[in-house]
Amino acid sequence: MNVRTLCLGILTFQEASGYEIKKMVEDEVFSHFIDASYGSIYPALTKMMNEGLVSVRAEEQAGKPDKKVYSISQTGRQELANALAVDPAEDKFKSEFLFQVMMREFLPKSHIADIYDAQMQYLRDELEHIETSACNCPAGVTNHQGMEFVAGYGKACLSAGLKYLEEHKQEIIEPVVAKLKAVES
Amino acid sequence: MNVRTLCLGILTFQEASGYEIKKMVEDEVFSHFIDASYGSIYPALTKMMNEGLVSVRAEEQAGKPDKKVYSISQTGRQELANALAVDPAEDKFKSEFLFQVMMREFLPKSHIADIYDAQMQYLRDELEHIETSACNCPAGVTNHQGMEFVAGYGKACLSAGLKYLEEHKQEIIEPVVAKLKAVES
DNA sequence: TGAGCATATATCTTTTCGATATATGCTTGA
DNA sequence: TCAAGCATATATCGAAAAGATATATGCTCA
Repeated sequence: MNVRTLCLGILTFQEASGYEIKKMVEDEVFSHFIDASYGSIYPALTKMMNEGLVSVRAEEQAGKPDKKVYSISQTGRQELANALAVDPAEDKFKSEFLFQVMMREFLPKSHIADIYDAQMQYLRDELEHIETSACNCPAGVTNHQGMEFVAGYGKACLSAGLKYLEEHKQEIIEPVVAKLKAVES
Repeated sequence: MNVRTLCLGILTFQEASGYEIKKMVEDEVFSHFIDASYGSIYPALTKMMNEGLVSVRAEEQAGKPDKKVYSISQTGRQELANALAVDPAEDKFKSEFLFQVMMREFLPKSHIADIYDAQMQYLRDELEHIETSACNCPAGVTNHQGMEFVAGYGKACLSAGLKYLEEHKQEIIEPVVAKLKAVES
């Protein structure tokens, strides 16, 4: 699935600017399972405009530069349906944290303890983010079953990861702490 | 973290060809939290060769083309240590399956039921893969604490995801099944 | 016996990332 | 008070990476 399809999908919930789409994949529901940069979003929107999949409306704003608000067209909806009618690609999970844990013999002393704590905090923050952002969704959309489902899925995985880190902290951190103490004394 | 660092890290476990490195990030321990394509691995190895971070040895093979076996050099180990001495980037999780669930109003009829079952099977297969591949690690490496830790982490997250899918199958699939039955009758 | 798969290396095109540029208003602390 | 920094907003450039494809060979199995 490419950024085009992602943008079309988001635009079915509400019209939005490139900036707003980026915020959604960064902070809102989509953030748990999607990623896209400005460098891919803006060109995708421009191209789809020329192809008639979306339309633009310039919204004047006091002071700030004009906001280009994109809306999905009927052709765009058809294109989205076509793009979604395929088997989804396999999930991809990338974690530099886990890579560093694997490579911890090559890490500077005490680094592992630092990143381990930071990772637990990161997971706690993400969990809180899902729970507190009452809606976690594009403005105006409430009680969307799909959104609640993916939010719940994210919560389940994040919780499991956090629990695992809590349970295995000793075995990963202790040897380092012991070594540091030995060096100090 | 880039593919260079990834390759250097893998080469600390054992010397390997580009093909073997790809297999490791595809099938073995690394597959749970890392990804890289031939299009990034081969150029990275060639470049690091010219920079003296790795060395190559051509291994003749009956019939098959020569295998280029790469080994990490002392300079390479230093470079790896430097690259690892930074805070790891945030975890990234991409799931087209979850995106399709969010967009399921636009999916062809019955598609959601198909991909839901396929996703559960995929998670079961991944879990079994972690459990059965006795080692799940580069040849010769056993009882590596870091590897057991990341395998356990993967298991914890995958199990949580599978459990969530099992518990919420009804609410996602039922409406579709009901609609299909209504159409048939 | 021939189709397809596994091994093995490599490259090309397209996509995407990450950093940066530009412009402006608002907030906040020295 | 006023400058620094942050949030909003759009856009592009170069580098990195993905994904597809090319090439060559041997093995397996229907």
